[in-house]
Amino acid sequence: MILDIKAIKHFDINKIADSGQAFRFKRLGDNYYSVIHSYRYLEIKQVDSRLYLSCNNEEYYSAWRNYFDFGTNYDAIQSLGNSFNDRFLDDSIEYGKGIRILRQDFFEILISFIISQRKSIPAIKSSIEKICEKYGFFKLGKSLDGKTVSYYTFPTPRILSEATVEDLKECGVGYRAEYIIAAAKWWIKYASNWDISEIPYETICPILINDIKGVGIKVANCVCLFGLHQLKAAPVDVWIQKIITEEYENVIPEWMDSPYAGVYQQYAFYYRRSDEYNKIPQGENL
DNA sequence: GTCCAGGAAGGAT
DNA sequence: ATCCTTCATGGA
Repeated sequence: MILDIKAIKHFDINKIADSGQAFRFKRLGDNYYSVIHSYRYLEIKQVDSRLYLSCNNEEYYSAWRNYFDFGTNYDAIQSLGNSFNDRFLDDSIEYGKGIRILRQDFFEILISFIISQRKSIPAIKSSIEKICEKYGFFKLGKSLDGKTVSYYTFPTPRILSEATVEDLKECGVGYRAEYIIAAAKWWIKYASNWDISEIPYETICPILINDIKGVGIKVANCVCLFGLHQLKAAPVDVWIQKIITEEYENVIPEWMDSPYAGVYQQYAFYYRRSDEYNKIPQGENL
């Protein structure tokens, strides 16, 4: 199907795929990606304000519309951000415009960010892909031009909970293997009985940190932001820490403790890592 | 080869 | 409570 998102404005598939919040986007061409969410496969190509999607209408309205968070008004979130009169935040918002906080699967995010510690984004993607190939379900989907493509779903908690440390280590997760298995068991024992999306941030964040080995304050906030869409959750990683020290003289800025702190952090994270921010002075790098 | 990555655990102070 | 060391692996 073809979707006109002129009214939404805030959507840039390149920025979303490169924003470090989702690890199963695969670049297929210019403004053209595939992504796997739950048991579904989607190809998406953006040409200005038009989206070419490999799914049909029914699948869009039942799954992908929610996944891309099209129900949230990012105009309002950005305007509120601009009201802080903060130069760095304003620059981040402008540069990161088009990023959205995807509504991803809680369990997949939990495991993905347990893997993420002390790993580069390409290495995280590679480990997750190996886990999906080893433990996920093999499925067939459709490409944009109607061809059949194969993919693997992210494994269920049950299957991961029954994996062995030895087998899991073949996916390049190292010492995190036992964390992953324990987290899967935790999910089955506790989280599957809760309506986890109804639990407030202040309650769920400490539970994640205290109950799951391998989850500290940063990963817990990533899980809240990306896995539960708690937009106030503010993950402080090495890049955000650099921003705090370099831009704010080690004083936490006001916007990092606001209802949409997670969205602003995502803009700031994307901006701080960008070539635009890390400009190499012309003529001095030869 | 060598450096470091969207950190956290475990122990010492 | 706050510091210090160690952790397994791959991508650049």
